[in-house]
Amino acid sequence: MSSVSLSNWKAVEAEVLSRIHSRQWEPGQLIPNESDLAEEFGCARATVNRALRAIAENGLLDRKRKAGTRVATNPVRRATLNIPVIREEIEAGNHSYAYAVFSSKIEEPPLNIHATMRLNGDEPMLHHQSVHLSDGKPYVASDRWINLDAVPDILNADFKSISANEWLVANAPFTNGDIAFSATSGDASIAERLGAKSGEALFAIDRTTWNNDIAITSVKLVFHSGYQMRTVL
Amino acid sequence: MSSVSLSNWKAVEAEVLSRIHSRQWEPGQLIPNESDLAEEFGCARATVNRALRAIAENGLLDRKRKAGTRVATNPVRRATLNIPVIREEIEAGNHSYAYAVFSSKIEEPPLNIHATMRLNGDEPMLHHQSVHLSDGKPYVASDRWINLDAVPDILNADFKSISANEWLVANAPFTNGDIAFSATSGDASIAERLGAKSGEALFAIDRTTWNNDIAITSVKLVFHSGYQMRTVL
DNA sequence: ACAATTATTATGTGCATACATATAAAGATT
DNA sequence: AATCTTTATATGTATGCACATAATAATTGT
Repeated sequence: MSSVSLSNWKAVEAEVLSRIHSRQWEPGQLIPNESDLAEEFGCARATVNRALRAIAENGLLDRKRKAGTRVATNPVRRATLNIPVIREEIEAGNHSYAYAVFSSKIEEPPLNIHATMRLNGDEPMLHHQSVHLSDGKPYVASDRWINLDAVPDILNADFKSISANEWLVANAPFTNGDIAFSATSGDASIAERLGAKSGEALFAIDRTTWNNDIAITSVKLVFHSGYQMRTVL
Repeated sequence: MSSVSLSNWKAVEAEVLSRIHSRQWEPGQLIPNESDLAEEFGCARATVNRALRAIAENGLLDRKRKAGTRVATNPVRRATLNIPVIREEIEAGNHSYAYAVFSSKIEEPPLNIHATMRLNGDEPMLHHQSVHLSDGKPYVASDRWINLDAVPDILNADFKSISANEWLVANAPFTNGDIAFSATSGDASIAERLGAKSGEALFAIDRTTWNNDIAITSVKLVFHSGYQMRTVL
C-alpha cells in the first residue's frame, strides 16, 4: 500500500477518499482511528483529523466521539450553491446589466409575508418591485418587502444607481436567513415583466433574512424562462 | 472591549462575526492580522486561524496571503443544500414510501444525454423510468440513464425492493458530479405520472455523476407540484 | 433484571513552534 | 518608465503535546 508518508492533509484526504471510492472501506464500515491512521500515513494525528473533518463536512464520513469514524451508508450529499448578486452573475457572463424599478411604496404586507418574516404587525413595510435585465432582456423579476424599522435609511437610497438587493447587501448585514427554491407559473404581471408567456414554468427563489431576530427583508425572485441554477457535487 | 480571553475558536468566530455585523469592521476593510487578534483575544494564532477560516469558507471574509484578511464587500453567499435519498426525505416527514418502475430497458440515449454524460457512444445504456410515492401520492418522477459499462451489476438488481437511486448510492460510488435546478412544465407523460395538470410548473433537478471521468448515471427528477427545496443561510 | 455509577476511548480542541508559500511592496537593473 | 529581482509579511499548514468532551462499555448496587 502507500508506505510513502502522506504528510499533508490534502494527501491524506485524497487517500481516504480513494479508499472509500475503491470500497476498500465499505459504506457503514468503521475505519481505523485517527492515531492508527496517523501512524500508517506517517503524519501527526492533527493532520489526519483535519482531513477526516473535511471529508465529514462533505457528508461522506460520519464521526462520533468514542464510537469512531465510519463511512456514511446513505451519503446525504451536500451541494454548495453560490448565491451571487444578480448584477455580478450577469456581468460574469459578459452581458450588460440594467435594473428597472416598477413600484416602490409603503404598504401593508399580505399574510404570507407577515408569517414568513415573523413580523409583529406594526412595522412599516416597503414593497419594492423591480426587474433585472441582461443585455436589455428581462433576467429576473424581484418582489421584495423591506422592514423599514430595521433599515429606515433605504428610503434615501437612489435606486437608479444601485438595486435594492445591492443596497441591502452593503448596508444591512444579516445574521441568518431562509432560502427556498421552487417552480412557479408566476402571476400574469410577473410573467409580463419577464416577457414570458403566461403560465410558463419559471424558476423561483424565496429568501428571507434576519439580523438577530429582526426581520430585514423577504424577496421572491422569479427568473426568466429556461434559467438553471447549477453547481457541482 | 473584550478583555476577557476568547480561548476557543467558536468564541473567536462569534466575536469576529459580531464585529462584522455591527460594522465595527466594514465591508472591504482590512482586519487585524491573525497574530494581533490572537494577542487581543488571548489565544493562540492557530485558534484565530481556525475561526477566520471557517468564516471565510462561508464567504463573509476574503483572505489572501501577505495581503491579509478583509471583510467581503459583496458577500457571495453560500448555501449548503442537503440532497437526501428520496426515500429518506419522505420517511423523515413520517410518510410512507413506495416506488414504481414504469420502464427499464436498454436503449440508445438521446443526444443531450450523450453530451451531458460525455459518452463515447459505444456504451450500452439502461433507460430507467420510475416514480417515488409518498403516502401513495406521486412525489417525484425520475428519468434516468445508466452506463452499463460502469455498473453492469445493476441488471441483476431487484427494483422491487430498492430504487435505482439507492442501488447506485450503495454500489456505484462517484468522484464528482454536476447538478442543476430548474423549472419545467414537464412533458405530458411525466405530468401524468405525477398526477399533475399538463403544463403545470414543476421543480426539477438534473444530476450527472462520474467516477474518475467514467460516466455513471444521469437523472432528471421532476417533483410534484408545489415542491420546495429549502435550506438556511 | 434493571438502574445508576464509573471507567475507557475516540474525537475535538488549544497551544507553541516551526517552516512553507503566495504575493505585495520595495529595490535594482535595463 | 518598464521590467526583473529581492525582501518582507500574512496566511497556510505540520507537529507534539495536553486536556476536554461525548458516548460507549464495564461495573456496581439494588
